[in-house]
Amino acid sequence: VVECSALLEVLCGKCRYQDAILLYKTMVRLGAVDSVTYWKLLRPLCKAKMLEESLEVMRDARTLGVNLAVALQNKVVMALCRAKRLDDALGVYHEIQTPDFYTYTSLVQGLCRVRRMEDAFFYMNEMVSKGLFPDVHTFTSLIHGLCVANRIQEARALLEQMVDKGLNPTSVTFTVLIDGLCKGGMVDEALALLQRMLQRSCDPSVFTYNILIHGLCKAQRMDDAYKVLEEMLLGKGACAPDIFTYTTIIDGFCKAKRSDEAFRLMERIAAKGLCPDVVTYSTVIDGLCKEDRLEEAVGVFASMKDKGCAPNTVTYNSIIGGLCRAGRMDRAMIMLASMREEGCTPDLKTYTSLVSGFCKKNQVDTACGLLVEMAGKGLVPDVVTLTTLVDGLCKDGKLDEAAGLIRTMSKRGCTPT
RNA sequence: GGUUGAAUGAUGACGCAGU
Repeated sequence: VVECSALLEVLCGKCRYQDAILLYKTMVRLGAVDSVTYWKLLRPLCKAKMLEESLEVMRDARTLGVNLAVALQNKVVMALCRAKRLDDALGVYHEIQTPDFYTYTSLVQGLCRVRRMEDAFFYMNEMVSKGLFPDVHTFTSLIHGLCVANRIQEARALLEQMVDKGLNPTSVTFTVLIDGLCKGGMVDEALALLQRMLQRSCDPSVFTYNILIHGLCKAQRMDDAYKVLEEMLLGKGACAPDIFTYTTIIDGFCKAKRSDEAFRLMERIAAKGLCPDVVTYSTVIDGLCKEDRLEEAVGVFASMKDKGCAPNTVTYNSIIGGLCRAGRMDRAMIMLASMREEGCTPDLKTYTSLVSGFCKKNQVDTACGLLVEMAGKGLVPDVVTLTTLVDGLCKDGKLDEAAGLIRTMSKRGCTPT
């Protein structure tokens, strides 16, 4: 048993899991397994995320009456939680005689990750009732889960609760809540939370700032967003902005129709030793297109290529969208061709822009032709694409065809994404 | 007895509301 178990460890160490399992099965047949055997096999299997195999091996242990240590069972619970297989994880949990801190931590965090908040709280209470206390990470998970479920007030209450219990929220804890507050439209509360972090000398990370700036931009509070950027640069919470920071705020200025300020920031990127990437360029290009500054957009498009930054599907979508809105369908189709040449795959958004553009030029037939082309490429039009076409057909007086299309849509269960 | 937590940027149609 001892030698074979050692061999299992060697095989697993060399990633020869199937061989290890074969050996293990032979050992089972010979009745030569003990708890060490399971350590040597199950731990690597979990690490390799071989969940089915792990579960099966665990079942054997049960049948054979070999007792597994809680620590080992926890490995399986953890691996299942990571794979979001919470029901399986709970199944294993129920087999554990004395679940411990790690068992509960894995379960509660896993349940949060799959948004099963009520279950998460149930097991947290279970944990507490056994005298085991959730740590900062678990609280952070719970706060995050509540935020995603739009239960921001409960998330805030939980922060207070953990502070009351003497736990020290980390930058992650605060960041998660700041994000939740922003997404819930409570940007001022988010700003206040940043202040509280600073007061507690909890250092905001670049994530914290980016999330906050993003929230302020979406709330159309560009001046506040800019202030936060300045705070990063020279305030007491000094933290180097990254390309995400700049792209976010550039997008905000573009959407606020303050593209002059966007350009000024664009120039500051290089001075900071950063380099605009494809997202930054796409952001600016989209902004220019939406301000009907098509030629400038095309200019930026050319210069990004000059600088060795390859446009992607989004970049092309922005340009093609701009051309379509401007009714320049000839140029839009040329862009579509070069998009393909450069290895960018047109997606639903590309086609929707084109369909919309052709419809607006009363070329509904061409638009329908694009749908045929899509089908040939295995692209399934969604509700947006089809609504675009329905709109075009209606405005072209082809009501029967539009009605037919709507029937097809509902038959297909075509729903908004 | 351990790998325990979270998070950030760009692109499509119509409609609604407002003008």
